[in-house]
Amino acid sequence: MTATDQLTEEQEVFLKHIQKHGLKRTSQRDLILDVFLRTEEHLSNEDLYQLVKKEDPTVGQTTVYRTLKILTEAGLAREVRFGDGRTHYEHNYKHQHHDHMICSECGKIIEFFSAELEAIQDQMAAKHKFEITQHLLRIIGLCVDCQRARRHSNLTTTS
Amino acid sequence: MTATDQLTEEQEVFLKHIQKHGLKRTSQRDLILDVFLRTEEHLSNEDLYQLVKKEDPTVGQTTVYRTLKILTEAGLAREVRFGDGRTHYEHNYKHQHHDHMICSECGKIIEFFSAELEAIQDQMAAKHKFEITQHLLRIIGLCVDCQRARRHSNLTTTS
DNA sequence: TTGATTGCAAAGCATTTGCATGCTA
DNA sequence: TAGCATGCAAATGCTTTGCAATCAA
Repeated sequence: MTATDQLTEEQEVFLKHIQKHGLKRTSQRDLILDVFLRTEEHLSNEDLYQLVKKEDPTVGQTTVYRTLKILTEAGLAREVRFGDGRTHYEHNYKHQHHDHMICSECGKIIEFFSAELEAIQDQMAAKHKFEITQHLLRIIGLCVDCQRARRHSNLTTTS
Repeated sequence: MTATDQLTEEQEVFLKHIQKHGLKRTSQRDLILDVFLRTEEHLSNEDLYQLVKKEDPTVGQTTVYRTLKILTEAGLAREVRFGDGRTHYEHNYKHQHHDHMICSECGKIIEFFSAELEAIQDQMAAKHKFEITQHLLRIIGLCVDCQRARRHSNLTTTS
């Protein structure tokens, strides 16, 4: 990729951030951003590292850690913690804020958004004169499929 | 504490859980529960360990870890993660569910509850046919005091 | 008596850091 | 050329596990 290539909006955001903070553009960072943008999932560091390694085996895991931090600071990625002990990252640029329902059985993640929910949070914050920077809502339970599976296994084991 | 002592409700819940699961009552577990119940805070394992150690220096940290897990299973404690890397525990028995606002500056934690918030979450779950087990809402930002402090420092540094 | 419990030390994991080498601007 | 970036290995911090000794039921 040269300077005359057409850059996506995300890449421009990245470059601006790089320049603004006196950082340097490197092939590793370009690649990591590229793979991240191509993957519409909640990637953990390890996940992204594995994907990047396929395209360039010389990239180190530390660099992925460091680059994800930069992407987060640049507003391109958002950290999400699902309670499995590691940090996941999702796209954050021009992506509407949303929350997650996590199935404790199969791990499926359902994204949802509710303007009402956001509004009430703002009200609650105002009530306590609290200035919101960010918020995190995580609903844990069983998805439809796993409810069905559970019902089925109950029927077969109790009959 | 002997079997004829008056037990608090929490202690009864604990004993029932112990018995139901073929576990054993020990002085360490009694002490840890006792200290936990006496402390109305969001204790980390380390916090509780330090408090327990004051009353019985022979208790090991591992036992605190293991006992907090049991208390959680018994419904007496609830795990809360504030994003500082460690797990905190709060009272969960006959305590109304609530959520947290966390000040990123001073670490202060404001507990709050909103029935509307709960209701909307239920609606969203129903919409996706999702069966809620638990949920977690964490609002991060600045508390009044830290907003004030920040305004003040802005005034003094820019004047 | 028997199997659960304890405390210690060691192991696990995700993440961070020190450092010599390499590369961007 | 200056200094940021990289990748490795080592370190960190929280939590879990293996194990021999101990204790409750």
